[in-house]
Amino acid sequence: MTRQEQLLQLLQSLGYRLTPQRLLVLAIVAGGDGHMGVDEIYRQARAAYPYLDLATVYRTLRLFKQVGVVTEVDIDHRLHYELTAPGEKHHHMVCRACHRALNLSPHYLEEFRDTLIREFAFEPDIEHFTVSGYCRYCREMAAAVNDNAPAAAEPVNDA
Amino acid sequence: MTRQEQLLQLLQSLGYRLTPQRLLVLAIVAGGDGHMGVDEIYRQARAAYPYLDLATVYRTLRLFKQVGVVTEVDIDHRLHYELTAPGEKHHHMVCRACHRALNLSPHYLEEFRDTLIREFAFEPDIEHFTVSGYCRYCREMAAAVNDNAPAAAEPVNDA
DNA sequence: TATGCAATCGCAAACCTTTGCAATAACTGG
DNA sequence: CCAGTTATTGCAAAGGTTTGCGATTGCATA
Repeated sequence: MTRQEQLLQLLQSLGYRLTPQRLLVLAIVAGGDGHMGVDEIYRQARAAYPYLDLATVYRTLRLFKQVGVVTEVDIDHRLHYELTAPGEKHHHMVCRACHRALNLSPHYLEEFRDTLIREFAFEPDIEHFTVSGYCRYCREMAAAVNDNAPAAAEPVNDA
Repeated sequence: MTRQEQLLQLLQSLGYRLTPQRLLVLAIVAGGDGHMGVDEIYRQARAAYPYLDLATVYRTLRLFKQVGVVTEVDIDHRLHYELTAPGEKHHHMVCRACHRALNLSPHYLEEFRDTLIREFAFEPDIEHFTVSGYCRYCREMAAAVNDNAPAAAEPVNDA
């Protein structure tokens, strides 16, 4: 039984119906190279089944996330999804500059999580955890630029 | 010189113009009791100056955040703002259930931040950091409910 | 104080995502 | 295999936020 079949069985065992739309979206996310944007999933899905509505794609992905089939990553205020790899869960670090997403092992969050629970009885939702910031390459690039021309404090335009 | 005047001077020194709209929004956020939703800021602002546009409020708050005048908190996918208290910076823990925001001292993040920089050369943007999860009270309430009626794995409806 | 230019504004439209609703279709039991 | 139930769909509209653009206005300079 392939991974996809496993996941479909999981959905069914939870009482969800196996609709063509769900099969399609699952196949696309499973076939994708990593975290895919909703627009790309929609485009690919639509190519195979033109009647599919965007709302259905969103609903399907939300369902998949709820049952743990996919992982949601917020990249620059846009939702992206990747198939959850069993036994290799990871979180993400998203670069504010280049918008690339790097994987982060749960190990690095456990300590932080334990602290919050112990000190505040607050249980952070680290299942879907993303840190934003600046990646190695963008930081190096910024540093290089600053060496030649120190940042001026000039107003920025609207656009 | 009041805190507000200080901040206005800061804006001006950075080359930004002091428009009535900006004075107004600043005054409202400064007068608010904590993190205020954009809608509330807009409502109050509009009462004083009915021509004000919502887009201007958003732009103004984004500017204030950029220069560090306010702190942005995402509460249930809605933006909230509070005046940045100098010397008492803090982050937030937002409860997914009751949507309340609790303060979190930067102290708890420093270790995590140092780790990411050391291990991945990734600089997390902890200036605007929010952890979502479940607070003490909602966890206690959920625990009490589960004692009486263990959760069943039933499909959930759309609504 | 009058002038010029760029920053800012108001407006309308766009963007991404969610939701209400009636029509459709997947599953269950007979 | 058929009918009934109810989850799911497509569509249209709304929600919160951002953006393009022409008109306005703050501020520096003379």
